[in-house]
Amino acid sequence: MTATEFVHVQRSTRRQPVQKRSAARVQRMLDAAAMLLDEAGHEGLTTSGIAARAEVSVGSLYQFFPDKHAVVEALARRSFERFSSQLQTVTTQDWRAAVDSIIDLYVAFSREEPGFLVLSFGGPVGLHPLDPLSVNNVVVARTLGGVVQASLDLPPLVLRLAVEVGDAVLALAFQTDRRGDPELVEEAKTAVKSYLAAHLNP
Amino acid sequence: MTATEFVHVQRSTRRQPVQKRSAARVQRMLDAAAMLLDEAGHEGLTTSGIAARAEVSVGSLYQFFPDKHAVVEALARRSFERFSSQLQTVTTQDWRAAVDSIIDLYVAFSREEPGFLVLSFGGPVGLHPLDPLSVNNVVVARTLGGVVQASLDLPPLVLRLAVEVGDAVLALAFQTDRRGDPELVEEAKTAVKSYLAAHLNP
DNA sequence: AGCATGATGTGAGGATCGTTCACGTTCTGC
DNA sequence: GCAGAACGTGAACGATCCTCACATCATGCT
Repeated sequence: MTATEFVHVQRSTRRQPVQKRSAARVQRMLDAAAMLLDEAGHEGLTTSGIAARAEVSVGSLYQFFPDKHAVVEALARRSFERFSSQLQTVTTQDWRAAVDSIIDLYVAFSREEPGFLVLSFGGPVGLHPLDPLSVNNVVVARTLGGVVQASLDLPPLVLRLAVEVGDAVLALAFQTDRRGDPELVEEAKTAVKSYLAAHLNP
Repeated sequence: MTATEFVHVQRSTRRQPVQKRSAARVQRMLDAAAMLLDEAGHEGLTTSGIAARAEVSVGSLYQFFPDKHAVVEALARRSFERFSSQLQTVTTQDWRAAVDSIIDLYVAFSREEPGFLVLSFGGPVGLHPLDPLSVNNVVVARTLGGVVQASLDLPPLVLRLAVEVGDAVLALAFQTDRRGDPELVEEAKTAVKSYLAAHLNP
Protein backbone atom coordinates (compact mmCIF):
# COMPACT_ATOMS: atom_id res chain seq x y z
CA MET A 1 0.00 0.00 0.00
CA THR A 2 1.77 3.10 -1.20
CA ALA A 3 0.80 6.71 -1.01
CA THR A 4 -0.15 6.64 -4.65
CA GLU A 5 -3.14 4.59 -3.72
CA PHE A 6 -4.97 7.78 -2.79
CA VAL A 7 -4.26 9.62 -6.00
CA HIS A 8 -7.55 8.53 -7.52
CA VAL A 9 -8.68 9.66 -10.88
CA GLN A 10 -9.65 13.22 -10.10
CA ARG A 11 -13.42 13.34 -10.11
CA SER A 12 -13.35 17.03 -10.78
CA THR A 13 -14.38 18.47 -14.10
CA ARG A 14 -11.76 21.15 -13.58
CA ARG A 15 -8.21 21.53 -14.72
CA GLN A 16 -5.42 19.80 -12.85
CA PRO A 17 -2.31 21.85 -12.16
CA VAL A 18 0.45 20.95 -14.58
CA GLN A 19 2.89 23.79 -14.02
CA LYS A 20 4.85 24.23 -10.80
CA ARG A 21 3.41 27.69 -10.32
CA SER A 22 -0.20 26.58 -10.16
CA ALA A 23 0.60 23.45 -8.17
CA ALA A 24 2.09 25.63 -5.47
CA ARG A 25 -0.97 27.87 -5.56
CA VAL A 26 -3.25 24.89 -5.09
CA GLN A 27 -1.26 23.92 -2.02
CA ARG A 28 -1.61 27.46 -0.71
CA MET A 29 -5.36 27.22 -1.18
CA LEU A 30 -5.49 24.02 0.82
CA ASP A 31 -3.31 25.55 3.54
CA ALA A 32 -5.61 28.55 3.68
CA ALA A 33 -8.67 26.32 3.90
CA ALA A 34 -7.10 24.36 6.73
CA MET A 35 -6.27 27.49 8.70
CA LEU A 36 -9.72 28.97 8.24
CA LEU A 37 -11.26 25.68 9.23
CA ASP A 38 -9.39 25.77 12.50
CA GLU A 39 -10.19 29.42 13.09
CA ALA A 40 -13.82 29.60 12.12
CA GLY A 41 -15.07 26.07 11.65
CA HIS A 42 -17.04 24.74 8.76
CA GLU A 43 -19.57 27.56 8.83
CA GLY A 44 -16.89 30.21 8.73
CA LEU A 45 -15.23 28.70 5.71
CA THR A 46 -15.97 30.81 2.62
CA THR A 47 -14.57 30.61 -0.85
CA SER A 48 -13.64 34.27 -0.84
CA GLY A 49 -11.99 33.77 2.53
CA ILE A 50 -9.89 30.93 1.20
CA ALA A 51 -8.96 32.95 -1.85
CA ALA A 52 -8.02 35.99 0.20
CA ARG A 53 -5.96 34.01 2.68
CA ALA A 54 -4.15 32.23 -0.12
CA GLU A 55 -3.61 35.56 -1.91
CA VAL A 56 -5.44 34.26 -4.92
CA SER A 57 -8.56 35.29 -6.77
CA VAL A 58 -11.78 33.37 -6.42
CA GLY A 59 -11.58 32.46 -10.05
CA SER A 60 -8.30 30.66 -9.49
CA LEU A 61 -9.95 28.55 -6.85
CA TYR A 62 -12.57 27.42 -9.32
CA GLN A 63 -9.99 26.58 -11.92
CA PHE A 64 -8.93 23.58 -9.91
CA PHE A 65 -11.96 22.77 -7.80
CA PRO A 66 -15.50 22.29 -9.08
CA ASP A 67 -17.01 23.67 -5.89
CA LYS A 68 -16.30 24.51 -2.29
CA HIS A 69 -16.91 20.99 -1.12
CA ALA A 70 -14.22 19.72 -3.44
CA VAL A 71 -11.73 21.99 -1.70
CA VAL A 72 -12.61 20.49 1.65
CA GLU A 73 -12.44 17.02 0.18
CA ALA A 74 -9.03 17.66 -1.35
CA LEU A 75 -7.78 19.02 1.94
CA ALA A 76 -9.09 15.98 3.76
CA ARG A 77 -7.42 13.73 1.22
CA ARG A 78 -4.09 15.50 1.60
CA SER A 79 -4.26 15.42 5.38
CA PHE A 80 -5.18 11.79 5.40
CA GLU A 81 -2.36 10.92 3.05
CA ARG A 82 0.05 12.56 5.47
CA PHE A 83 -1.48 10.67 8.35
CA SER A 84 -1.44 7.44 6.43
CA SER A 85 2.23 7.74 5.60
CA GLN A 86 3.02 8.00 9.29
CA LEU A 87 0.66 5.14 9.97
CA GLN A 88 2.83 2.80 7.99
CA THR A 89 5.72 3.31 10.34
CA VAL A 90 3.76 1.51 13.04
CA THR A 91 5.18 -1.99 13.18
CA THR A 92 4.86 -4.17 16.19
CA GLN A 93 4.30 -7.78 17.04
CA ASP A 94 2.00 -7.04 19.96
CA TRP A 95 -1.39 -6.07 18.61
CA ARG A 96 -2.34 -4.27 21.82
CA ALA A 97 0.69 -2.04 21.51
CA ALA A 98 -0.24 -1.45 17.89
CA VAL A 99 -3.67 -0.17 18.88
CA ASP A 100 -2.12 2.16 21.44
CA SER A 101 0.40 3.47 18.94
CA ILE A 102 -2.18 4.09 16.25
CA ILE A 103 -4.43 6.01 18.61
CA ASP A 104 -1.51 8.03 19.99
CA LEU A 105 -0.50 8.84 16.45
CA TYR A 106 -4.02 9.89 15.58
CA VAL A 107 -4.24 12.16 18.61
CA ALA A 108 -0.89 13.74 17.90
CA PHE A 109 -1.84 14.27 14.30
CA SER A 110 -5.15 15.86 15.25
CA ARG A 111 -3.28 18.39 17.33
CA GLU A 112 -0.64 19.26 14.78
CA GLU A 113 -2.20 19.09 11.37
CA PRO A 114 -4.27 22.21 10.74
CA GLY A 115 -7.88 21.45 10.01
CA PHE A 116 -7.55 17.76 10.72
CA LEU A 117 -9.58 17.94 13.89
CA VAL A 118 -12.43 19.82 12.27
CA LEU A 119 -12.38 17.51 9.27
CA SER A 120 -12.57 14.41 11.43
CA PHE A 121 -15.04 15.41 14.08
CA GLY A 122 -16.22 18.89 13.28
CA GLY A 123 -19.46 17.99 11.64
CA PRO A 124 -20.44 18.19 7.99
CA VAL A 125 -18.52 15.56 6.16
CA GLY A 126 -19.86 15.27 2.68
CA LEU A 127 -21.12 11.75 3.11
CA HIS A 128 -21.66 11.01 -0.51
CA PRO A 129 -22.70 7.39 -0.72
CA LEU A 130 -19.96 6.36 -3.09
CA ASP A 131 -16.39 6.77 -1.93
CA PRO A 132 -16.26 9.55 0.61
CA LEU A 133 -13.84 10.44 3.33
CA SER A 134 -15.41 7.82 5.51
CA VAL A 135 -13.46 5.34 3.46
CA ASN A 136 -10.46 6.64 5.30
CA ASN A 137 -11.44 4.47 8.19
CA VAL A 138 -11.34 1.51 5.86
CA VAL A 139 -7.70 2.27 5.16
CA VAL A 140 -6.98 2.59 8.85
CA ALA A 141 -8.77 -0.70 9.38
CA ARG A 142 -6.63 -2.37 6.72
CA THR A 143 -3.48 -1.01 8.25
CA LEU A 144 -4.58 -2.16 11.65
CA GLY A 145 -5.36 -5.51 10.08
CA GLY A 146 -1.94 -5.65 8.48
CA VAL A 147 -0.21 -4.95 11.74
CA VAL A 148 -2.43 -7.28 13.66
CA GLN A 149 -2.58 -10.20 11.28
CA ALA A 150 0.84 -11.21 12.46
CA SER A 151 -0.58 -12.26 15.79
CA LEU A 152 -4.26 -12.82 15.12
CA ASP A 153 -6.71 -13.27 12.32
CA LEU A 154 -9.96 -11.32 12.36
CA PRO A 155 -12.64 -10.69 9.73
CA PRO A 156 -12.43 -7.30 8.01
CA LEU A 157 -15.76 -6.20 9.43
CA VAL A 158 -14.47 -6.57 12.97
CA LEU A 159 -11.41 -4.50 12.18
CA ARG A 160 -13.55 -1.88 10.50
CA LEU A 161 -15.84 -1.66 13.48
CA ALA A 162 -12.90 -1.52 15.85
CA VAL A 163 -11.72 1.58 14.02
CA GLU A 164 -15.21 3.01 14.03
CA VAL A 165 -15.49 2.43 17.78
CA GLY A 166 -12.17 4.15 18.38
CA ASP A 167 -13.27 7.02 16.18
CA ALA A 168 -16.45 7.47 18.19
CA VAL A 169 -14.72 7.61 21.55
CA LEU A 170 -12.02 9.90 20.22
CA ALA A 171 -14.68 12.20 18.82
CA LEU A 172 -16.01 12.52 22.32
CA ALA A 173 -12.51 13.10 23.64
CA PHE A 174 -11.95 16.02 21.28
CA GLN A 175 -15.42 17.37 21.84
CA THR A 176 -14.74 17.59 25.56
CA ASP A 177 -11.25 18.99 25.20
CA ARG A 178 -9.86 20.68 22.13
CA ARG A 179 -6.57 18.90 22.67
CA GLY A 180 -8.18 15.56 23.39
CA ASP A 181 -9.35 14.66 26.89
CA PRO A 182 -6.57 12.33 28.16
CA GLU A 183 -8.92 10.14 30.16
CA LEU A 184 -11.14 9.57 27.16
CA VAL A 185 -8.16 8.94 24.91
CA GLU A 186 -7.11 6.17 27.26
CA GLU A 187 -10.66 4.85 27.28
CA ALA A 188 -10.60 4.79 23.49
CA LYS A 189 -7.63 2.46 23.66
CA THR A 190 -9.25 0.13 26.16
CA ALA A 191 -12.54 0.22 24.26
CA VAL A 192 -10.91 -0.87 21.01
CA LYS A 193 -8.76 -3.46 22.70
CA SER A 194 -11.62 -4.94 24.69
CA TYR A 195 -13.77 -5.03 21.57
CA LEU A 196 -11.08 -6.88 19.65
CA ALA A 197 -10.39 -9.16 22.59
CA ALA A 198 -14.07 -10.04 22.77
CA HIS A 199 -13.89 -11.27 19.18
CA LEU A 200 -11.00 -13.54 20.07
CA ASN A 201 -12.57 -15.31 23.06
CA PRO A 202 -16.12 -15.88 21.97
CA MET B 1 -37.00 11.56 34.39
CA THR B 2 -40.07 13.02 32.73
CA ALA B 3 -40.57 14.50 29.33
CA THR B 4 -40.52 17.98 30.79
CA GLU B 5 -36.83 17.54 31.40
CA PHE B 6 -36.20 18.59 27.83
CA VAL B 7 -38.22 21.77 27.92
CA HIS B 8 -35.18 23.86 28.67
CA VAL B 9 -35.36 27.57 28.98
CA GLN B 10 -35.69 28.49 25.35
CA ARG B 11 -32.34 29.89 24.28
CA SER B 12 -34.01 31.78 21.47
CA THR B 13 -34.38 35.51 21.55
CA ARG B 14 -37.63 35.07 19.70
CA ARG B 15 -41.21 34.92 20.81
CA GLN B 16 -42.67 31.70 22.07
CA PRO B 17 -46.11 30.74 20.78
CA VAL B 18 -48.78 31.54 23.33
CA GLN B 19 -51.92 31.17 21.23
CA LYS B 20 -53.15 27.85 19.90
CA ARG B 21 -53.05 29.16 16.37
CA SER B 22 -49.36 29.92 16.34
CA ALA B 23 -48.46 26.81 18.33
CA ALA B 24 -50.03 24.70 15.60
CA ARG B 25 -48.14 26.67 12.97
CA VAL B 26 -44.86 26.03 14.73
CA GLN B 27 -45.58 22.33 14.68
CA ARG B 28 -46.32 22.57 10.96
CA MET B 29 -42.97 24.24 10.46
CA LEU B 30 -41.18 21.42 12.25
CA ASP B 31 -43.12 18.83 10.25
CA ALA B 32 -42.15 20.59 7.05
CA ALA B 33 -38.52 20.75 8.09
CA ALA B 34 -38.55 17.04 8.87
CA MET B 35 -40.05 16.15 5.50
CA LEU B 36 -37.61 18.32 3.58
CA LEU B 37 -34.75 16.88 5.54
CA ASP B 38 -35.75 13.40 4.44
CA GLU B 39 -36.28 14.47 0.86
CA ALA B 40 -33.31 16.71 0.24
CA GLY B 41 -30.95 16.30 3.18
CA HIS B 42 -29.30 19.05 5.12
CA GLU B 43 -28.10 20.88 2.06
CA GLY B 44 -31.52 20.95 0.49
CA LEU B 45 -33.13 22.42 3.57
CA THR B 46 -33.94 26.09 2.99
CA THR B 47 -35.89 28.53 5.09
CA SER B 48 -38.13 29.46 2.19
CA GLY B 49 -38.66 25.76 1.51
CA ILE B 50 -39.77 25.13 5.06
CA ALA B 51 -42.06 28.14 4.95
CA ALA B 52 -43.61 27.10 1.65
CA ARG B 53 -44.14 23.51 2.74
CA ALA B 54 -45.72 24.65 5.99
CA GLU B 55 -47.87 27.18 4.08
CA VAL B 56 -46.38 29.97 6.09
CA SER B 57 -44.40 33.07 5.28
CA VAL B 58 -40.68 33.27 5.95
CA GLY B 59 -41.34 36.00 8.45
CA SER B 60 -43.48 33.70 10.55
CA LEU B 61 -40.61 31.26 10.75
CA TYR B 62 -38.35 33.93 12.17
CA GLN B 63 -40.93 34.97 14.73
CA PHE B 64 -40.32 31.79 16.64
CA PHE B 65 -36.82 30.77 15.64
CA PRO B 66 -33.75 32.99 15.77
CA ASP B 67 -32.20 31.30 12.76
CA LYS B 68 -32.34 28.22 10.57
CA HIS B 69 -30.20 26.19 12.88
CA ALA B 70 -32.67 26.75 15.70
CA VAL B 71 -35.38 25.15 13.58
CA VAL B 72 -33.26 22.05 13.10
CA GLU B 73 -32.42 22.03 16.78
CA ALA B 74 -36.07 22.33 17.80
CA LEU B 75 -36.96 19.51 15.42
CA ALA B 76 -34.22 17.36 16.87
CA ARG B 77 -35.44 18.11 20.35
CA ARG B 78 -39.01 17.19 19.50
CA SER B 79 -37.98 13.97 17.78
CA PHE B 80 -35.76 13.00 20.64
CA GLU B 81 -38.51 13.67 23.16
CA ARG B 82 -40.74 11.28 21.24
CA PHE B 83 -38.00 8.69 21.15
CA SER B 84 -37.25 9.17 24.80
CA SER B 85 -40.85 8.62 25.83
CA GLN B 86 -40.80 5.26 24.07
CA LEU B 87 -37.45 4.53 25.63
CA GLN B 88 -38.95 4.59 29.09
CA THR B 89 -41.22 1.67 28.24
CA VAL B 90 -38.13 -0.58 28.07
CA THR B 91 -38.06 -2.49 31.31
CA THR B 92 -36.24 -5.74 31.68
CA GLN B 93 -34.21 -7.57 34.26
CA ASP B 94 -31.73 -8.92 31.72
CA TRP B 95 -29.37 -6.15 30.72
CA ARG B 96 -28.45 -7.90 27.50
CA ALA B 97 -32.07 -7.95 26.46
CA ALA B 98 -32.31 -4.30 27.40
CA VAL B 99 -29.47 -3.43 25.03
CA ASP B 100 -31.15 -5.36 22.24
CA SER B 101 -34.49 -3.68 22.88
CA ILE B 102 -33.04 -0.19 22.96
CA ILE B 103 -31.21 -0.70 19.70
CA ASP B 104 -34.25 -2.23 18.04
CA LEU B 105 -36.30 0.71 19.23
CA TYR B 106 -33.73 3.14 17.87
CA VAL B 107 -33.68 1.43 14.49
CA ALA B 108 -37.47 1.36 14.30
CA PHE B 109 -37.65 5.00 15.26
CA SER B 110 -35.06 5.98 12.68
CA ARG B 111 -37.23 4.38 10.01
CA GLU B 112 -40.51 5.90 11.08
CA GLU B 113 -39.85 9.36 12.43
CA PRO B 114 -39.32 11.78 9.53
CA GLY B 115 -35.98 13.47 9.63
CA PHE B 116 -34.71 11.43 12.55
CA LEU B 117 -32.23 9.54 10.44
CA VAL B 118 -30.77 12.63 8.87
CA LEU B 119 -30.60 14.37 12.22
CA SER B 120 -28.77 11.48 13.83
CA PHE B 121 -26.32 10.45 11.17
CA GLY B 122 -26.76 12.82 8.27
CA GLY B 123 -23.92 15.13 9.02
CA PRO B 124 -23.94 18.69 10.29
CA VAL B 125 -25.07 18.60 13.87
CA GLY B 126 -24.58 22.00 15.36
CA LEU B 127 -21.97 20.90 17.82
CA HIS B 128 -22.06 23.94 20.01
CA PRO B 129 -19.76 23.23 22.91
CA LEU B 130 -22.34 23.85 25.60
CA ASP B 131 -25.37 21.61 25.59
CA PRO B 132 -25.93 20.38 22.08
CA LEU B 133 -27.90 17.52 20.70
CA SER B 134 -25.06 15.24 21.51
CA VAL B 135 -26.34 15.39 25.06
CA ASN B 136 -29.11 13.18 23.82
CA ASN B 137 -26.76 10.28 24.12
CA VAL B 138 -26.28 11.18 27.76
CA VAL B 139 -29.98 10.70 28.29
CA VAL B 140 -29.91 7.39 26.49
CA ALA B 141 -26.95 6.42 28.60
CA ARG B 142 -28.83 7.29 31.78
CA THR B 143 -31.82 5.29 30.68
CA LEU B 144 -29.60 2.39 29.82
CA GLY B 145 -28.02 2.82 33.21
CA GLY B 146 -31.39 2.83 34.91
CA VAL B 147 -32.48 -0.33 33.18
CA VAL B 148 -29.15 -1.98 33.74
CA GLN B 149 -28.46 -0.97 37.30
CA ALA B 150 -30.91 -3.61 38.42
CA SER B 151 -28.45 -6.31 37.49
CA LEU B 152 -25.09 -4.55 37.43
CA ASP B 153 -23.39 -1.39 38.49
CA LEU B 154 -21.19 0.50 36.06
CA PRO B 155 -19.65 3.96 36.11
CA PRO B 156 -21.51 6.58 34.03
CA LEU B 157 -18.60 6.99 31.68
CA VAL B 158 -18.78 3.37 30.64
CA LEU B 159 -22.49 3.63 29.98
CA ARG B 160 -21.94 6.81 28.03
CA LEU B 161 -19.28 5.20 25.90
CA ALA B 162 -21.41 2.13 25.38
CA VAL B 163 -24.06 4.36 23.85
CA GLU B 164 -21.45 6.16 21.80
CA VAL B 165 -20.12 2.86 20.50
CA GLY B 166 -23.60 1.72 19.56
CA ASP B 167 -24.22 5.03 17.84
CA ALA B 168 -21.06 4.67 15.78
CA VAL B 169 -21.89 1.21 14.51
CA LEU B 170 -25.49 2.15 13.82
CA ALA B 171 -24.31 5.17 11.87
CA LEU B 172 -22.40 2.78 9.67
CA ALA B 173 -25.46 0.55 9.40
CA PHE B 174 -27.63 3.40 8.12
CA GLN B 175 -24.89 4.70 5.89
CA THR B 176 -24.71 1.33 4.14
CA ASP B 177 -28.45 0.82 3.95
CA ARG B 178 -31.06 3.53 4.25
CA ARG B 179 -33.21 1.20 6.32
CA GLY B 180 -30.32 0.01 8.44
CA ASP B 181 -28.13 -2.88 7.33
CA PRO B 182 -29.43 -5.83 9.39
CA GLU B 183 -26.03 -7.44 9.78
CA LEU B 184 -24.53 -4.24 11.12
CA VAL B 185 -27.49 -3.66 13.40
CA GLU B 186 -26.82 -7.04 14.93
CA GLU B 187 -23.16 -6.20 15.20
CA ALA B 188 -24.07 -3.00 17.01
CA LYS B 189 -25.81 -5.09 19.63
CA THR B 190 -22.89 -7.46 20.08
CA ALA B 191 -20.42 -4.58 20.09
CA VAL B 192 -22.23 -2.80 22.90
CA LYS B 193 -22.78 -5.98 24.86
CA SER B 194 -19.21 -7.14 24.52
CA TYR B 195 -17.96 -3.71 25.52
CA LEU B 196 -20.12 -3.74 28.63
CA ALA B 197 -19.21 -7.33 29.39
CA ALA B 198 -15.54 -6.42 29.17
CA HIS B 199 -16.09 -3.88 31.92
CA LEU B 200 -17.60 -6.55 34.13
CA ASN B 201 -14.85 -9.17 33.84
CA PRO B 202 -11.66 -7.14 33.95
C1' DA C 1 -70.22 46.20 21.99
C1' DG C 2 -66.15 49.04 21.59
C1' DC C 3 -61.53 49.78 22.33
C1' DA C 4 -56.56 49.01 23.58
C1' DT C 5 -52.77 46.20 23.62
C1' DG C 6 -50.12 42.72 22.40
C1' DA C 7 -49.59 38.53 19.68
C1' DT C 8 -49.46 37.01 15.05
C1' DG C 9 -48.69 37.14 9.96
C1' DT C 10 -46.55 39.04 5.66
C1' DG C 11 -43.20 39.44 1.79
C1' DA C 12 -40.19 42.72 -0.51
C1' DG C 13 -35.42 43.89 0.15
C1' DG C 14 -30.57 44.11 2.17
C1' DA C 15 -26.50 41.36 2.97
C1' DT C 16 -23.66 37.55 2.14
C1' DC C 17 -22.12 33.66 -0.22
C1' DG C 18 -21.19 30.28 -4.11
C1' DT C 19 -20.27 30.15 -8.75
C1' DT C 20 -19.56 31.71 -13.63
C1' DC C 21 -17.44 33.86 -17.51
C1' DA C 22 -15.26 36.87 -20.72
C1' DC C 23 -11.01 38.72 -20.85
C1' DG C 24 -5.97 39.44 -19.92
C1' DT C 25 -1.36 37.27 -18.72
C1' DT C 26 2.32 33.73 -18.49
C1' DC C 27 4.43 29.49 -19.77
C1' DT C 28 5.93 25.62 -22.99
C1' DG C 29 7.21 23.33 -27.07
C1' DC C 30 8.65 23.89 -31.58
C1' DG D 1 9.77 34.20 -31.56
C1' DC D 2 5.39 32.43 -32.28
C1' DA D 3 1.08 29.59 -31.47
C1' DG D 4 -1.49 27.41 -28.33
C1' DA D 5 -2.25 25.93 -23.94
C1' DA D 6 -2.21 26.81 -19.14
C1' DC D 7 -2.98 30.21 -15.87
C1' DG D 8 -5.04 34.30 -13.43
C1' DT D 9 -8.67 37.84 -12.57
C1' DG D 10 -12.77 40.12 -10.42
C1' DA D 11 -17.23 42.08 -11.60
C1' DA D 12 -21.70 40.20 -11.80
C1' DC D 13 -25.55 36.76 -11.30
C1' DG D 14 -28.53 33.86 -8.67
C1' DA D 15 -29.60 31.59 -4.40
C1' DT D 16 -29.97 31.93 0.32
C1' DC D 17 -30.50 33.77 5.13
C1' DC D 18 -32.50 37.06 7.68
C1' DT D 19 -34.79 41.82 8.82
C1' DC D 20 -38.23 45.17 9.13
C1' DA D 21 -42.05 48.19 8.49
C1' DC D 22 -46.51 47.30 8.13
C1' DA D 23 -51.13 44.69 8.28
C1' DT D 24 -54.21 41.52 10.71
C1' DC D 25 -56.09 38.79 14.55
C1' DA D 26 -57.04 37.62 19.56
C1' DT D 27 -57.84 38.80 24.26
C1' DG D 28 -59.20 41.40 28.20
C1' DC D 29 -61.26 45.35 30.07
C1' DT D 30 -64.90 48.90 30.58
